Amino acid sequence: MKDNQPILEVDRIIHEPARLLIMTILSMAEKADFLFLLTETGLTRGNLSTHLSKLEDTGYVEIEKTYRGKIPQTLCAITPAGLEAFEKYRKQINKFLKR
Amino acid sequence: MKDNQPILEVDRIIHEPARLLIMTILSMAEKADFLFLLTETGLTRGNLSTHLSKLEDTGYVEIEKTYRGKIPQTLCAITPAGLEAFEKYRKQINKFLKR
DNA sequence: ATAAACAAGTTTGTAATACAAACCGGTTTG
DNA sequence: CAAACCGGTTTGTATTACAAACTTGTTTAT
Repeated sequence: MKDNQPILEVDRIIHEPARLLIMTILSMAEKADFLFLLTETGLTRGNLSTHLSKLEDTGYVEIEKTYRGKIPQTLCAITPAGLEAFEKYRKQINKFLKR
Repeated sequence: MKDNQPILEVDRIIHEPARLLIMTILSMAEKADFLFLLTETGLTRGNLSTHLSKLEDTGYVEIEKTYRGKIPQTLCAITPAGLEAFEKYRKQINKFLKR
């Protein structure tokens, strides 16, 4: 018990590897479009789509739909809440894994 | 893609917070019994039991059943494979979260 | 013109889970 | 000897993560 338990309460939204990767990328770029995330993560389109939706539902990512010419484009950006949750997650994990 | 993908391949057996906690404790003690793990992790008996079974099935933990007087006792120890997997996991996550 | 291929995503189906709650075989207590 | 307790295990359920199928629109070929 004691100060072990925090690890049991890590944010599962971020803990999922695919989403951790997405959040990491979005925390560095101000905006990223779907296709960039697609190649950068190596996820399938289906899975990238569902993970982004979940991040959006949670309020960690904001999704803006525009067009690049006639072709649809989905722009993604991390929200302040997302960035905060991401930093908190990193601190928790780092602290736990240090010895 | 590139050197992001390793994070997508983290060992899910260890990545699960409850098991990460169990493995962390077992990596420090040589042996731990069920009740020690129970209080130390704060998990329910049911969940501790199933997580230990999964770790055992994976070959990361060895479980020895004995008696303390007339009362059953379950002793748990990390295996070499388990320790190796645990260290690998830590390295992967640490490396990913740096930067 | 219209069919076939392509682009950019979304939705659906399924199998694998994590957790809680119920259960179980023995032991001690009232 | 019944009830409570110990030390767990098994079962039931709701959530998931992923793959595969689908959708809406655009471009290319015929």
